[in-house]
Amino acid sequence: MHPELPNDSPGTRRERRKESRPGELLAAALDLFVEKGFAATRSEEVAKRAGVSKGTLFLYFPTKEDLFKAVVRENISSKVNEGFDEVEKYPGPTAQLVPYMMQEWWQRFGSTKASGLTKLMMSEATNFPELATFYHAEVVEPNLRLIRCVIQRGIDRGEFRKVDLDYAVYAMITPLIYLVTWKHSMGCCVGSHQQIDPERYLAAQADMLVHGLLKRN
Amino acid sequence: MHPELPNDSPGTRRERRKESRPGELLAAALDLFVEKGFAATRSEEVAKRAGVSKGTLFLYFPTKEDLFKAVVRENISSKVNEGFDEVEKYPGPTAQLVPYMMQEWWQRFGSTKASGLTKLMMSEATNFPELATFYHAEVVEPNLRLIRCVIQRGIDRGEFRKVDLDYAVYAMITPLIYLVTWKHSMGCCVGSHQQIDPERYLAAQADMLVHGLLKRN
DNA sequence: TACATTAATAACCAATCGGTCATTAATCTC
DNA sequence: GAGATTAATGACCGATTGGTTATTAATGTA
Repeated sequence: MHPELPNDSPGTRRERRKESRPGELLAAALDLFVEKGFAATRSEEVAKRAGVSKGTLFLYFPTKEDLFKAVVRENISSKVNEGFDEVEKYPGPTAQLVPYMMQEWWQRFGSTKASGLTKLMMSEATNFPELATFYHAEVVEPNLRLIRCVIQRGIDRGEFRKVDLDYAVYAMITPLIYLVTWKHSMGCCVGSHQQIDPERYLAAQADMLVHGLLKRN
Repeated sequence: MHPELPNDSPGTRRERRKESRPGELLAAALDLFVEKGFAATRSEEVAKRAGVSKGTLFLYFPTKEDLFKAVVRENISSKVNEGFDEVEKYPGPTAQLVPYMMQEWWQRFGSTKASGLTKLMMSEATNFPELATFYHAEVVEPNLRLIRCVIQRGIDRGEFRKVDLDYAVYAMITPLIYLVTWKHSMGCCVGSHQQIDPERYLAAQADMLVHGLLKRN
């Protein structure tokens, strides 16, 4: 592949690229974590996919758990703030904001590789409680606050009934979680005729949800 | 190290109980699979919990996958038929049958240990495609048929609108799956103030669902 | 060119785990 | 009670894996 080898077997060449390594390792780790889960991902394979040796991986991330946390920060933590901005500047009625956010969430997160991390965390939380705690603080909690904001907005503006906030939040989150969970588990191994169309599914769920929230006219 | 000491420490006694072993092993396996998942459960620990040696476990179940399949058959497969019977003999309106079935499902399955198998399968389907295929045929598919029956009943009796059957089925299943998934993952590691009350949650979801299905009057 | 610095490597370690098999002992038959 | 049958055992095997470290080589400096 790369030059310089006058004759030699595969790449005896050593590259020193301190700055780009972390990014490449994180990308490789995201791929494999999403594909196989946390426990089943072998650190050596992460290294290989990033084009380095296992030793190099542990040079940049002291443990596998640290690597995972970095992957989550890189791919999820950043995105929550986008959501808050969006809500703040949205002009229309909350009955439209709700489906809008659900669709937007799908396009920006649910449909991407990164959503595999959500399913991963649901899967392995009990076996890695330290990771679960981290993920809850870093991801779950902020997102719950965001959704709560949206519902609260509807109530404050007199559009929604004074429903139980907690259950409204769960009602909005449920189809989102279901979608990524299914997509990254059984969804992989069923025929195309059983596939869910995410946009249609979310539209239907959002519609039902809003109906349940709006004041009866 | 051992033998021969007539006075010996705990039970050097060997019990020969061919008939009761399988049941005890299945019970131990259910516990551990639910607690740790499929890959993370060590067969030796299953054996120990059942009070036998690892060798004995493999005497009754040739592989770990066979053990898992047996656990699923024992704890889930049987229950689907109950559902069909129930639907068949239910006299009332489908708008009541839907919430009834969801609550009933929770009490008979969701709230029991066995529901951990559902979450396990969502978690490990991609790493054990053979198990996923088995589970889909043995559990998912029959249950989808059951739900479909219920919705169809509502339509046939003129209570429900002629909605898209597939999406109605998903709408009914979504909160059930969400509940067990949450219960066996992040739900384990959050404070009691963040806990969901399953019955209330399901009642709210069922109410919303039925509203979406009923003919507008 | 000589030397220091440090990024990168690969051999290595200790622990784990699914599954096997020769051995042992409980029970049955005669 | 002797021998046959077979349930049960636990030492063992081979493969795997997270993490370590002594060694190597790329680069900067003078």
